[in-house]
Amino acid sequence: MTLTPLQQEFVLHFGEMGSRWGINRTVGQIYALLFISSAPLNAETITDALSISRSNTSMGLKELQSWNLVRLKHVPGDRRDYFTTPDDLWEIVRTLVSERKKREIDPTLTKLRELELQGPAGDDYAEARIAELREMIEMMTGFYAEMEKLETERLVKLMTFGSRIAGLIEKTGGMFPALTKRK
Amino acid sequence: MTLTPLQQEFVLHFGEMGSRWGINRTVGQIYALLFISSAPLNAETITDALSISRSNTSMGLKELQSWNLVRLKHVPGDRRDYFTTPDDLWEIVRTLVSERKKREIDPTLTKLRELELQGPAGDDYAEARIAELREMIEMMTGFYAEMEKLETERLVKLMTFGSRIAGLIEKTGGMFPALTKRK
DNA sequence: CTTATATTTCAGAAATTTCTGAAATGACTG
DNA sequence: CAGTCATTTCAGAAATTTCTGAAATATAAG
Repeated sequence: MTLTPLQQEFVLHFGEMGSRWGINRTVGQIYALLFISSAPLNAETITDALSISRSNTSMGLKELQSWNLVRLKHVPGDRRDYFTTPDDLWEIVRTLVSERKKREIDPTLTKLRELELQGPAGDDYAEARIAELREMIEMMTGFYAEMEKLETERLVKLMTFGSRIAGLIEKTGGMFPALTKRK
Repeated sequence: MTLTPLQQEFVLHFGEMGSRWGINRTVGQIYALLFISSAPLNAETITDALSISRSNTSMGLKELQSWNLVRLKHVPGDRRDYFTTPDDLWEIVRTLVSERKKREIDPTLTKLRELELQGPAGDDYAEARIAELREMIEMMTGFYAEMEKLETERLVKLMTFGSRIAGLIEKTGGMFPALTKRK
């Protein structure tokens, strides 16, 4: 398969961004290619579209699968695996956020709790900072858990009218008297 | 300087997480060390606390400065540079998010706009996907820009009572009839 | 201006990550 | 079950990133 110039440039960009996103160039390119392809692609096609080795494609796809970022399809009468990305961009974003949380946040939260369980270490400042950091992460992951429950339509509303958020919070004063009373 | 076991473990953890966060081990360790140290540290102290070379410390600190993650302090009568992290965790999180956005999102948004400006490329699917992706990123960065304006107190409220968000959105129906009418 | 101290730069060494080709494995087909 | 096709594994090669020591630069003090 030969890429159109548009596809080419898109794919190369995602390859370059890959390193900033904690994935390698090839994985970035494979994902980008699947993303802008209207039909599912098999490994062979990807291999020659990107001029990489077949084994590299295999590893890249495995990596993407471990991120839950690609879907496996099958074409009747063809026993090769075909890959796509979900049509719904929101689904992609959700997956991305959730996987990054799993890899980047959760292990640290676990470690912080572990450190706290080890009990007083006679290092008050460090202990306080660790507790504070753990609390912050817990608050943020708690918030994330709530957001995760919202269906797409509501999320879009929230994002689109984000400018009203400050006002909305103000309005909640009546709902949470305990909070707004102090200050 | 010798690290307490608690500091040691904390620092090593952040070193290991470094690679997942797009920074290297040393940079992660330096940051962690500054974070759990009650007083600012100079390069020499960091160097021997972490058993790394002086030049590596220098490069790590430069990297952290480019991320705006450390503050430079000076001790009267001592011309060495001393480094700390902000006391306010929220400030740290804001910086982190803002810098990651700058490095991971903004370049892609620019590239997508560029691709669209190049005009119709006779590849409808790719063009549609690119437009859709650009719109999604614009919506999210727009929302982020709003959040960024909120002062910490309101953000904490928002996060703490995140569970009410769904309800709040529902309540905004009256405010945005155009949106809630269709459905 | 000279010396002492602090920091940065940078070329190459060391470590790590990525990629390839070849071989192994799996799985369907006739 | 022998043959074919698809995919994975993996050891080593290639590329990239990280780290170091030495030299260069910067800055304050005497």
